[in-house]
Amino acid sequence: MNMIAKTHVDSFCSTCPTRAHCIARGLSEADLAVLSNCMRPGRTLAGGKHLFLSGDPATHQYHVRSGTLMSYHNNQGGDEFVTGFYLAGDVVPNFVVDGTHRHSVVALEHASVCAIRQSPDAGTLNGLPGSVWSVLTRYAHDASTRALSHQLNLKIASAEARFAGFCVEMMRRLKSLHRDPTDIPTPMRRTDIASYLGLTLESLSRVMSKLSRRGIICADRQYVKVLDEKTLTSLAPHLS
Amino acid sequence: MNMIAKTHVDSFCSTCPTRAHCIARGLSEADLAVLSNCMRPGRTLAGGKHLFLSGDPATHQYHVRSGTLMSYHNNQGGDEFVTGFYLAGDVVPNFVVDGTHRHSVVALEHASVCAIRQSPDAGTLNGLPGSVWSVLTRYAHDASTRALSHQLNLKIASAEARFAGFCVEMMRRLKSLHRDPTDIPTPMRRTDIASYLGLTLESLSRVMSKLSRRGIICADRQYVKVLDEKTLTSLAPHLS
DNA sequence: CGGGGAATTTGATCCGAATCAAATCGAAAC
DNA sequence: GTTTCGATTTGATTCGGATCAAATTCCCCG
Repeated sequence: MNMIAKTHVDSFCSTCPTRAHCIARGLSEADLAVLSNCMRPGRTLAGGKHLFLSGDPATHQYHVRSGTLMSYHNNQGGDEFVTGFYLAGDVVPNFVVDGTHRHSVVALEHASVCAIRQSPDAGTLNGLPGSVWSVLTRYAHDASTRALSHQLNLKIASAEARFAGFCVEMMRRLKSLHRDPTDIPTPMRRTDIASYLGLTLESLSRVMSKLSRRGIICADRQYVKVLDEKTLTSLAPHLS
Repeated sequence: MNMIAKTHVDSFCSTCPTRAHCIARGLSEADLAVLSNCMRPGRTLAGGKHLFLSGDPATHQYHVRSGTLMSYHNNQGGDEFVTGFYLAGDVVPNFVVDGTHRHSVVALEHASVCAIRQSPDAGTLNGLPGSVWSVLTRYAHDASTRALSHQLNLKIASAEARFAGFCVEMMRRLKSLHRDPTDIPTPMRRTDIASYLGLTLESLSRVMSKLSRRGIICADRQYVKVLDEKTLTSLAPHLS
C-alpha cells in the first residue's frame, strides 16, 4: 500500500500556502511547530493517482494542501458513486468500516495532502495520552462514515431501496449494541423517517405497506419488526 | 443556552453500559480514567427536549450514552429536513459554520449524552498542546459539516436546485481560498458531477444547457463561469 | 488538416415519486 | 364509551427525471 511516501520534509505548515485556510488556520507559529510533530510529511500525487483505495487499511486522516481530489464508492452491485470533491484546505472524510477504507480517493490533477496518523507514533504526543488521541480521531471517523453512508442511500432513486437501506442501517447499529436487530424501535414519526430519506410521507407509507403485504416487515407505530431480513437486505444492494 | 447541565458526576465511562460500543471502546481502565478528565459529565434529556438548537454556539462534541436523538435542519425557505437519528454509542455529527450549529438536535425519548469540549479546559490536557486538540476536533467538524451539507442537497428533488447547490458550495470554498468564485474549475468529468449529485449524465447536461441559455452560467469542459451569481444562488434556497 | 473515439448534448418516451384529495386509524381527553 | 384531532393510509393524477436512442462536439494523434 505504501500509504505515506517517504518524501523529504522541506516546508511544512509554516511555509504552506494553504495555511490560512486549512484545519490549522489561526494557530500561532509555536503551535504550528508543535503540530508539525504530529503530522507526516505531505504526500504529492500526480493527476489520476490514488491517495488510497477502497479496502486499504485506514491509518491516517488527510487534508488537502493543494490540487483537487475526488472520492468515490463502488458497491458490489457494480455501480459507482462519487461521494465528494476536495480542494485546498478541505478535510478528506473517512469512510471506514472495520478499520478499512470504504471509498477510494483519487487526484484529479497534481495534488498534495497532509496526513495525521490515527494512532500516533510514540514521541509525537508531547504528553498527550494515546486514549484521548484515539477518541478524538474516532469522532472524525464515526461522524463522516455515518454521513457518507447515508449519502449513498439518498442517491438511490427508488423509495423502496431507501427504506430498506434505513432498516439495514438500523439493524447494523442494533447488532453492534447486542440488541435484537429484527426489532427496530421507531420513536420518531413517519414524517421524520420520510424527511430523513428524502421522500414524502405518502411514498414512505406506500413502501411500508407493500413490504408488509409481502410479509417482509410488520410495522407498528413504535416498532418495525423485520420478518424477512434476507429479502430486506437484498433490497438495499447499494450499501456494500 | 446552558449547554452543559451541572449534574453530578456519578458514573462515568467505567460504569457506562454503553462503554463497549461508544468511541471509547477498547480502552483500558487506566485510559478511561485519563479520558474522564477530558469529558464533561453526561447530560440527560427528557423526550422532546433539545440538546442544542440551530444557531447555538458550537462548543462541544457529543456522543450518545443512552436513548435516541434526532437532528434536523431548517433552512430559510421554511422546510425542514431530518438529517439523522442517533442511538447509544453514536457520535452526533457537528454541522457547524462560523462557530454556530446549523442543525438542531432533539431527544426522541429519555436520553443521555457525553460531551467533550471543543476547546478543552486548562488543566484537563495533561500536557497536550491545545493546537493539537483543536486540529483534531476540527477534523471531525469539517468532515461532517461538509457531508451533512451535501445530504441536504441530495434531498432536493430538483435537478436544477442540486446543480445550483453544487455551484454555490464550490463558490463558497473558492471564496474562502480568496480565489475568484465565479470561475469554478471542473477538472472532473460531467459523469462525476452527475454521480456526485445523484443525477444522470443526461439530466445534468440538460440543466447546464438551460442555465447557459438563460445566461446564468457559461460552461466549458474545464470551467463553469458564473455570470449571474445572484440568480444561481437563488436556485439553491435549501443551502441556508 | 483530417480521422477516430470518447465525451457531451439533444430528442422521445416511460415510469415512479410528488402532489392533491379523501378516507381511516389511534391515542388522549372528556 | 365516545369525541376529537392529529397521524397514517389509500386513491387519482401530474410532473420531472430516467431511460433508450441518436446526433454532435471535442480532443488527441497521426
